[in-house]
Amino acid sequence: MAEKITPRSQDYSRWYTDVVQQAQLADYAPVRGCMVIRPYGYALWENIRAALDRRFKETGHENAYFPLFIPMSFIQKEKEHVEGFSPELAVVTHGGGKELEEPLVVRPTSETIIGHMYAQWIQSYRDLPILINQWANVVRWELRTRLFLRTMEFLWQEGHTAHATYEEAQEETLRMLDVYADFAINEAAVPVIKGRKSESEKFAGAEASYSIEAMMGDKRALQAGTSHNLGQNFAKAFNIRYLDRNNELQYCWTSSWGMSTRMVGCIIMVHGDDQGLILPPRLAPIQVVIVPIPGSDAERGAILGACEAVRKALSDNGIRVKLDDRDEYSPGWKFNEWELRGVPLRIEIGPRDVAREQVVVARRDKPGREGKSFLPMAGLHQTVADLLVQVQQDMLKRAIEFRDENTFEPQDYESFKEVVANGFARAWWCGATACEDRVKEETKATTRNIPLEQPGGSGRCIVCGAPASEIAIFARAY
RNA sequence: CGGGGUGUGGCGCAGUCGGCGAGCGCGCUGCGUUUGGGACGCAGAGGUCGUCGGUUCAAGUCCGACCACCCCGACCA
Repeated sequence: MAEKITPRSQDYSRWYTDVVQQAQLADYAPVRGCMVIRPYGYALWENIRAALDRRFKETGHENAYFPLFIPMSFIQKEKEHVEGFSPELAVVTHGGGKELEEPLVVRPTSETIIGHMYAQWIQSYRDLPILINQWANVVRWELRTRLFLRTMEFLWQEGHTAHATYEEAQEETLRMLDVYADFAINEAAVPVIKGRKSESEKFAGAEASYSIEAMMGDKRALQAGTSHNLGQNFAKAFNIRYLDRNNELQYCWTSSWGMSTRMVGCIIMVHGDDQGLILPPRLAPIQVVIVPIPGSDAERGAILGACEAVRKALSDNGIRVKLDDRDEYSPGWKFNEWELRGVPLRIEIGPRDVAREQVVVARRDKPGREGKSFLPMAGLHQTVADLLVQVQQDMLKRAIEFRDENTFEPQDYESFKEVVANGFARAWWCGATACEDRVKEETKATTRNIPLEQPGGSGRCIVCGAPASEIAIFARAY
């Protein structure tokens, strides 16, 4: 460790890989495309998970667990689903030394097996809605992988719900999109755009897909969460039916929604700088690190005593705090280490501070003198708690500013091509796949989504000039 | 799967025209001095040079095949 991180301006993807590894979030596994999530990265994921799980419970969902293996025939029951996922399936053909009667797919997502179970659990309108979430790992045989952003195996949650009407399913789909947006903005300090996916970008088997899209530090887009209205597609494929009040058999309307460990990559790329990670206080595994400045032998005892007292005061008040009392590293070394690992606040306590009953506090999000302040020891837990809230707010504010500065509204196709190479382009779009294809061909950008919030009125498609009733976000994406 | 690149102690690398004790920096272990922005000294430990085959008196070095990983594309959360 303690190697230099490649500057973002020099090579953004090297910077990303350097940060992930040096901050000890994750490491490469012996199997291509797979990663080991290390304790620090996993702690971050656990905090993400807790914040999401709380929201799922608040909106009436329950957790359950479905099997890793799915019969091959299940995947083939929904036409678009097969086409979408076949190329990236891992398939088990042998077990116990024998070839299996029917190959088992390692789940790439669980609509099929959950649909199968729902068909058995639902008979009456009284059984609806079913609102289940599962925390699981899934496998997709990706050709090109990146730590957290795209690995062959990843961790996520997938919600699967069944409803009596289209309206309820649509309401659920949008409710969960709101949950994701709320999480991203208020926990991860990541501003996102909620919108509908285009026909070509939607989930395999969905009636309509929605996403939240965020802008990374290199101005490319990242889909941070998705929510799908599956219509009756899976209900028909898996025979999920219920008797309504009139004793008539009806197909259910289902939804699914997911957010993955990709969110970790999102947080890294939205907030990080050339020193390394900058973690939002609400999700940071360690919110405050205390670094003692030893001083003379005579002073050492008092300094460590003060450090421990501060640690306890913060900890007792629910702040995630670590006292770094390792004496084999110098304070300067520790400063760099904890900056690399993105700890939002650092408290330094040295001989002068003990004498003055104060501490030095340094903000990770404001490097250098600007982020340093002297705070009195008295009532420190409250000032620190307030400061953490402030850091969280400022990080969101900065991310919003960055995104807005790099979001453009080009008026013609030539300027569109220019801006979309280096930012988000908001532009009228006629909805034709041909126009999307042309944009992709010529700029590598794709439609990210069609924002739910529209300016109103109408315009002309930025590509073909045909009448358009909606604007779309175009960007190069991860 | 196409293009590019790299495989030498844990990590990053050097190793010339093939030439004979396989090196450097970081890290690691021990002892001592240090500590307000990545400390220093001394003494140590650690290597089938990715794998297989070939050429040669002699291969980390040349040739061939294979494997693995990284980066860039097409596919995707």
